[in-house]
Amino acid sequence: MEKDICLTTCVDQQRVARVVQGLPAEPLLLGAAEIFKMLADPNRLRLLHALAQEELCVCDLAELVETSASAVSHQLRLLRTARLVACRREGKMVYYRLDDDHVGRLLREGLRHAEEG
Amino acid sequence: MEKDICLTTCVDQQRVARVVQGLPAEPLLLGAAEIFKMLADPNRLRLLHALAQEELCVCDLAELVETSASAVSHQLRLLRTARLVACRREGKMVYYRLDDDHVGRLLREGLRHAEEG
DNA sequence: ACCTCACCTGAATGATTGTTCAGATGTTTA
DNA sequence: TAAACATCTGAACAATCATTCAGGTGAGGT
Repeated sequence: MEKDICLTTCVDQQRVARVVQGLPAEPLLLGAAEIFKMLADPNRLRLLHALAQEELCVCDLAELVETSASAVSHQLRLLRTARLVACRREGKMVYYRLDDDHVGRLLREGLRHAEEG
Repeated sequence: MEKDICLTTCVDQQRVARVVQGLPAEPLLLGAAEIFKMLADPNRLRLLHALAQEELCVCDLAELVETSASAVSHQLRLLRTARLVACRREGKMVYYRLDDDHVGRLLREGLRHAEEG
């Protein structure tokens, strides 16, 4: 790595140190990246946006994004383990909903930014 | 696809139709997914968080995330084409900053959600 | 003009990710 | 209990992404 060259010339150590101090803790960064990763797919955004409006079952969601129930199930598992959605079984069917409305807020914020860009 | 089976049994067409209506337009969804994709990497989060505090050059940023200037340059290009950061040349060096503070807001919102989850 | 340095780019490799398919689980109804 | 159905899971394949390396650009100093 050419770090040695760079270190002595253009890197402003003070500036870097200052900024490093301000960085969020490692687990926080990883957690946030994980959440954003879940939001980084149009189909998952559709699912989440739909669930922000009302509770839906896997079958409805599959219809919504025009794919197989299996594929949706995989996506939902990801969203579930990331704590973005929660589910509730009613007979044969499983109904999903947003876990809380932080998610909805993030979603809206992202869409708003997309509108303006 | 087993849509035909499913359609006649468990899919609530009305519910799906209602939710489909509420979905954001296609380009908006794609745009938002694109933005979230940029935020879905710990190193890029570090870069953005740092740039939210102050303007930094490529070399500083490489030092910050402990990687090569080339790798950072690639990342910065992604962030630049996604309009999340902007840059300014001063002599040999190029200084980067956040393009606007929507980005900062998204970042904070994501981190806050990570804290609570 | 030349050399050095900060930064950028394109192509290739290696790692992650998404989807599909086949089969498993658990629930209802007959 | 057996059959039908909604959903879940694991493994394999395809696509997508990040990093590296080698070379290229443009600014400054000598």
